[in-house]
Amino acid sequence: MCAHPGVGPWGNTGLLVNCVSGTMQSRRWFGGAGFSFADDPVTETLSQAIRGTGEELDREPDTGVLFGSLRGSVVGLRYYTGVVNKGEMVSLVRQPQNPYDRNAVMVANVYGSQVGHIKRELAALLANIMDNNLARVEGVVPFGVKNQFTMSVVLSFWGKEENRDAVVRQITSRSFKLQTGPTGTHTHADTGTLIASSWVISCLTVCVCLIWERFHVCRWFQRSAQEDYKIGEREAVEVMCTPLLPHQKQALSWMCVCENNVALPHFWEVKGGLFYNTLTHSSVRERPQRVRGGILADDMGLGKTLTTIALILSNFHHGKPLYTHPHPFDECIIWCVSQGKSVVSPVEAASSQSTDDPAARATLIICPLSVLSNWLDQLDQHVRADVKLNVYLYYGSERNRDTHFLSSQHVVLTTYNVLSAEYSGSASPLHTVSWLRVVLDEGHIIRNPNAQQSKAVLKLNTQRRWILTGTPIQNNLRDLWMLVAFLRLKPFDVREWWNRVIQRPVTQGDKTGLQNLQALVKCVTLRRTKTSRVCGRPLVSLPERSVRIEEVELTQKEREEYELARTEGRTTISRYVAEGTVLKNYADVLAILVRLRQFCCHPDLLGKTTTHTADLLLRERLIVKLRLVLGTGSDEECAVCLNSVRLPVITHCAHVYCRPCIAQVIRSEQVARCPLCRGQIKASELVEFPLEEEEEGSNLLENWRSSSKVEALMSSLLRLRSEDDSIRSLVVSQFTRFLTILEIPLREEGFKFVRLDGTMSQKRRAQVIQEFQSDAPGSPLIMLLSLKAGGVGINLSAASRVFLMDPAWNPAVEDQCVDRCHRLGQKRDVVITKFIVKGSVEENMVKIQRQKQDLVEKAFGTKNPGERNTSRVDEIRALMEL
DNA sequence: ACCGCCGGGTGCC
DNA sequence: ACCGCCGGGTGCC
Repeated sequence: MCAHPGVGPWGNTGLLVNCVSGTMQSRRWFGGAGFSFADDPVTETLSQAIRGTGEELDREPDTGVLFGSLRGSVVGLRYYTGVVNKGEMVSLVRQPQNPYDRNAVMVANVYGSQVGHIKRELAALLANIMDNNLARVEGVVPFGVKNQFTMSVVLSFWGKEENRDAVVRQITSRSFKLQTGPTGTHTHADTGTLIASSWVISCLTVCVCLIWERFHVCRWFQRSAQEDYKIGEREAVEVMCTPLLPHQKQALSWMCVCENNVALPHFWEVKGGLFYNTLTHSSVRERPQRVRGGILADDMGLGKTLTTIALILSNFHHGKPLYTHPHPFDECIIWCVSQGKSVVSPVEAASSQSTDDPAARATLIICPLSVLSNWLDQLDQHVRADVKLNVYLYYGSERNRDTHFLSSQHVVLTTYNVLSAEYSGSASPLHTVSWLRVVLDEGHIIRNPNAQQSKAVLKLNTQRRWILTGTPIQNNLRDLWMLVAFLRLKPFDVREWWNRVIQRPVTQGDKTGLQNLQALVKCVTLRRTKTSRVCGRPLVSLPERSVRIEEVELTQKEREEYELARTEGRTTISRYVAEGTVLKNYADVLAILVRLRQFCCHPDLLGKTTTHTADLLLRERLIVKLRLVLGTGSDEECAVCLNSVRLPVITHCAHVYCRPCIAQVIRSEQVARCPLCRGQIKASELVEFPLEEEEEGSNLLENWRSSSKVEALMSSLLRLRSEDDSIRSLVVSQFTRFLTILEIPLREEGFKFVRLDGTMSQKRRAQVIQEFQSDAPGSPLIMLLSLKAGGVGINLSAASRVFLMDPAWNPAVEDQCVDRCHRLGQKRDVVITKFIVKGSVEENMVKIQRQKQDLVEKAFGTKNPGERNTSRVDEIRALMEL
């Protein structure tokens, strides 16, 4: 019987999995830039660190404190088929509806097969702890199965520090002994010290872990990219009218193997008649379902779309190409025979697919709205005109929702929005059709598992799954999970196993964790970069690019104003340094730095509230910060929904979210906390962006004045136009207001220009890009571009000059921006000009940029968190010359 | 289960 | 013997 008052609500399914709790999963934020001057490695890391703690300790008690562990037993083994090996992890699942015992706790192996039950008395204890969310309980089987009746299990308890006492009390009051201290078999105890009780220390520790994780994740992704794939090249079928480049043939061949191959990934071995997974050390009786599909993570511009089209045409059922009838009743079938050697024999392929729905024939392509037209264009352009490929654009209110119609297409194109809209409605046609293949274009869009569109994508019924993305990992490992889950890479599509086998070990710096991750992803990912080589030849050859730095001298008057602001900032920061509160006041420090950087561009950049921020009321200071955040990033992400911030509001702790998103967070909790810093927040204290911006903008233009940097740019542009008026330029700034300021002299000098920034709608962006890329007479020579606008993936190859108006903290962001024109299709050499104000914070930034690689390396050395902390502060001191 | 537990058979040494 | 001890039956929650 259940003698525990306050036992939580039973799940309506009758099962409560201990690692998943409804409330904890429902509100969350993953990755994302949130409030950060996100191009800044310093802030980025710090804000991630802040986010990390909140997240780790709360949303996912995953890396919470280890309270201790105890030995117990699993009984009833003989009734179940689940297999476990020595040292293997098991999950504990509450079974409140069990007719014999309401406290029942089921033990399941990695694949979810039941192994047995926790012995009654122990189950009563666990039920109490799990149902009240006092701790998460993880099981490891130390000796494996010795007989058919019972076996040992080591249970470890993880949770929030504040729950430790309650858990310990529960355990001891039922006369169980909680082992604290090193457990011997596993290194979980380390985590106890990792997340120290002091907020600051844990923040910094997580910070270092994140750098470590990021660095390594990037590294090995690169490495596996360079690897020589033992895959042949496969010719595209004859119906393609565009010849594939060698690396595209290679990708096509790899994709066909992924779809057809019956072999299991190499981390599976056959052992004693069972299938043994070398990553989880677990076995299953039935042959595991192989992932059919994968992640094509090639760099931008290497032709992922083209390769995917080739795949659709070449690999229909049984490894044979898709043949098409020009007319339904035409006897003459255009047979498009693969010219290359087929990787898998049809018989072999057929046997592997025997359980598949043979009627499935359509490929569903899901992409962001902005690239829909690109898919249509490319399908049109690359498929021979006499081939009648049935492509249906499933978009717009008039779309044909008939599932038979959809099933009969070769290709159905739709957007993530349409998909998630249908999913939340009733009887979604897209979820009814049995697809042959689903392709997620820009697949990193689904990295947030809580988003509707991610959930919608998981529920699609398909045989093969593909993810196309140029940026498989955007912020950290967490981003990868959703991709793994979509591919149904067993058993890691279940969060608990991902966390226990991959996420936590890697975050803790465990080498084998990293190797596991590598093995796991390598078997489903193909990634090449522009610098990768095929058979010793570069994938693509690009024109040269060169960078020159142009130093700008401030005028006397500008210098005076700058020095005034600098002195004020130095006073404030040196006070923080003296007090040792630099990191605590980070938002303020950044605000000061941003102001100085803005002065270097133009004195009017910050608007009228430039001085004496200290005297302003809190509300006004927040508005200033909000403006800074939106003005610098210009395409800021909301840490809740991970999309661009809509209806921005700022919390009292100076973090920016969409109003609806943060409002929901506040509503869903009794004591609402800021998702980024865990500070208390209230709906009434959210500060909105005042609508005065427009009027101020015009104010800015009415009393327009120039600045040294404006002059420097204009003279470069004028000189360029007089030398060669066919050369197009990108003028890039982090400050959208600076772009506004630049519009005046450009108009005055009669330059035709367009502007692209984060505030523009997708549709407008596409228009602007098209206009700029067009070679029609009278098309614009210049594009004003905000540094982060548009995200990756836009093609500005019409430009061969880039003017970087202000240095970014992170040179990688600058590179990414330059890559928009230095890419496939660029015919000219690309010249990049960076304007740097002499004797200013910008010069120091450039120095730090140069040291950055070095710094990153150091961060992984033996340095402890404390030292990293001081070096951050040192960096700020260097910037301010303190 | 090469256990623990139960309950019946049994009973000085 | 209203015990102890023995050995067979039995066995998750």
